Amino acid sequence: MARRAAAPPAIDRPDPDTAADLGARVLAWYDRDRRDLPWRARPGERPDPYAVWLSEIMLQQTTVAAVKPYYARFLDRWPTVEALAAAEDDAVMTAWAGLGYYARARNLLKCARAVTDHHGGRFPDTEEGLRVLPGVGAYTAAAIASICFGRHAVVVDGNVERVMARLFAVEEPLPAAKPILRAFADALTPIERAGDHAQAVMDLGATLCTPRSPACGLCPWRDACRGRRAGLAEHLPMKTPKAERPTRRAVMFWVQRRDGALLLRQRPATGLLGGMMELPSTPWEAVPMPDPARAVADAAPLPLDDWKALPGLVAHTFTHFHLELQVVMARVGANPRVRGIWVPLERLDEHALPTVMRKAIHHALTRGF
DNA sequence: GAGTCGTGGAG
DNA sequence: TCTCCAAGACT
Repeated sequence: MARRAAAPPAIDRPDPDTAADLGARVLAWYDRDRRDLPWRARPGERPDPYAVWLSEIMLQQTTVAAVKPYYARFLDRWPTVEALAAAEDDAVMTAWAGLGYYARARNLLKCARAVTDHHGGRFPDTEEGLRVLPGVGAYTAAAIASICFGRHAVVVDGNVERVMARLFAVEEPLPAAKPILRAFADALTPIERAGDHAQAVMDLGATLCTPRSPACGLCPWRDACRGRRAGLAEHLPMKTPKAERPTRRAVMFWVQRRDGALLLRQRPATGLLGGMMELPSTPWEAVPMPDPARAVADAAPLPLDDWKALPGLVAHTFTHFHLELQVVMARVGANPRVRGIWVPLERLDEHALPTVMRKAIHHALTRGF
């Protein structure tokens, strides 16, 4: 059975001359104003696929400013994909701690090992070959293929979607507008220098065509921009409203051994904060606990009845819910039998503690003594 | 298609 | 304080 590409959406496609002119203008702007980023090769130099891949994974839904220090530490510690493939899981999770979206770190290791074990340590040089690697989706595959290997690939990220929505005044809200925005991006992508073109449009979105208060006066596309002409630019792209975030609550257990060590556990490998370390807690529930004392007794790592509640709560917001934690503490004997690991307070940095756990620890250290 | 999955900064 | 959002992937 012949496989057919999905029919391109009916759009008011720019004619070839217009598309070529727009492409030339944004490339000229990029050649003049390109940002100097650690993972970006200098003009004329071949980018290192490992460095570009690492940066692209870190940059998923994450700001450049947040990525920079992590990127530098990773590249310094694991300079090649083979070095990363040989790393311990815990070492990578610890190094990633604080950056968020921890499935990326798990997939990062899987991908490094796949490239090392099955591709001789070289990244595939096609979009299709890259696409099947763990953690590499449509955007990342297109970005690496075009930037590192000069392939003609259509790179669509949030910046590109915003810029296309404005340039062509697409009023259809996201995510329904995605096929239309992709079609416009496709129409503008040149055969040559597709990677530079993609980085140019993304830079444009990151520096001028920003979500709020776009700097239209400085934009190389200001004259052609239909959204600007219609006075709509700042309001595009439209988005379908998202559900509001519920608040989940839990009681978290600070258990300190006689020698001062703190009880930590590793979370399940998948799901929220998968594979990261945590303080034990009751389940995080959005509905009030019907019987708090019972819930605490059921979830407590040790059968104690003299938990001391700390004043105040720890608040943290995840992508789709708020979390409020009541911390209770207890001191136990020299060698209690408990599932988990005992970590001296001065060695907490050696463990993969996500930010919410660091907040809870900080709360206990400042309010608990 | 719609949920899940973190965090910190900006306004 | 609160909402939005950032070079998305996966189920």
